[in-house]
Amino acid sequence: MRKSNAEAAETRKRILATASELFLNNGIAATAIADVMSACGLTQGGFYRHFTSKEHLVADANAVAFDYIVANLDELTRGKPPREAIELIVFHYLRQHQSEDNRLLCPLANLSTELGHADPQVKEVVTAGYSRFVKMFAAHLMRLDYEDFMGLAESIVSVIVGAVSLAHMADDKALVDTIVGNAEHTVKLLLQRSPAQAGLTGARP
Amino acid sequence: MRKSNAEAAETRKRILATASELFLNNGIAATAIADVMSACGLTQGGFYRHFTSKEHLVADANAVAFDYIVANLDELTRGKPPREAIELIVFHYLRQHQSEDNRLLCPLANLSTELGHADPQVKEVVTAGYSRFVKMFAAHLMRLDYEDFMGLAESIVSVIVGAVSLAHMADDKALVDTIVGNAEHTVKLLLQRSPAQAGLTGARP
DNA sequence: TGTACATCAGTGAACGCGCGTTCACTGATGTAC
DNA sequence: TGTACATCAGTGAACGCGCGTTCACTGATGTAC
Repeated sequence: MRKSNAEAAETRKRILATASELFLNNGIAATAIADVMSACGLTQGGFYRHFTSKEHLVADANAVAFDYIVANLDELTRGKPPREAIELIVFHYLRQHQSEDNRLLCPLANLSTELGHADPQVKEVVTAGYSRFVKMFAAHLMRLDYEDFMGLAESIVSVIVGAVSLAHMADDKALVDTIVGNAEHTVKLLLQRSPAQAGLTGARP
Repeated sequence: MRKSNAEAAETRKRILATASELFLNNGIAATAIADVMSACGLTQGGFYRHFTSKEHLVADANAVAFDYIVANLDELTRGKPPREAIELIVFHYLRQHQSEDNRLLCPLANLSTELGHADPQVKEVVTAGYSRFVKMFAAHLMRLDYEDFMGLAESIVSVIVGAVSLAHMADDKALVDTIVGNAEHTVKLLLQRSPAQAGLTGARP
């Protein structure tokens, strides 16, 4: 029953996409290899033809998750003026749990705890993913001539990740809306260029 | 070998404190009942004299964790002027992983993912814990005559929880310092009363 | 206050289940000639 | 281009381990009289 090399490569991609979605939605520990494989229409034994362990799957699936959400946000903002691009990204990031596409979740906000205790290989992927988000914002901020565009970008990422992370713990719909609204307000404040902020910005490390 | 009622109550407290510490530091799924009990100098069989299931332990241990960190922050700021109190809380919250006392960790930042998939009973405890943090900040902000003290308090909690959550994923010491520094800057910005912010504040929901 | 019985905190072993991983096997694909 | 063998994607069962939970048991504590 050997499959062609092309088919095997497709299978690998399918496993990664499925694992990514299940991890993001249900958590890593709660997702068994057998769950992933049967969701792909395969049996669990075949898993080890593609990955050497669950840890490796976790690393690669998270990389895929970052690819997916960043690509989506990039496309969403293509050709848009920078200020609008930033607002669009923030808007959609904060509402990621209301999206129809449940692959559009960010590991930073949805897997933070589990990734905190992961092995170095996985942490590297996560740090790289964080960095991609920061650079995405920084690129737009640079076009708006913000001096401290890296620091600002990092702050924005921190705010939106924190909000989604908190919102995920809340059952209450109203509480979720409040958290999201506050986060949007905070980002607006960060982007404001008052004289006082200019002074503070200059003093930042 | 029956113990007196007083001793049994003490044992229960000891199990809760130990479980709280282990959960916060290693995660809930990674902490087995047997780990908790042996860390208490007991055997696992005795656990069910005090709790009906691990889920109940998780709920009670998280309540204890919130009690502990909130009590600590309250004591830290007792008698201090409100502005200083807020800065002290933010300072210590952001550096919770550098504290000698590793029971001083916040479930919101360290267990977010695992709590996101927990049962309603646990989520209630978490929501109550979030509320306590918000009220702690709101009390100080009210004394400073901020109009929208609840919204501001929620924003501050979101920022510091997000920062600690992100910092926990990073290996890199320098990255952790940057994240913490950014969070402090963002909180300062939130507390700033520029005319523009006054306008925004009035417009908030 | 003392006695007699019931209760129950804690022990240590066992149960049952889920999950990561392994393995022998199948047969289509890849490759060397 | 065709043939012969090696490779290997995928199967399905089994293994082994860890963990939550249960259980019979012990003996000190609680309590009813």
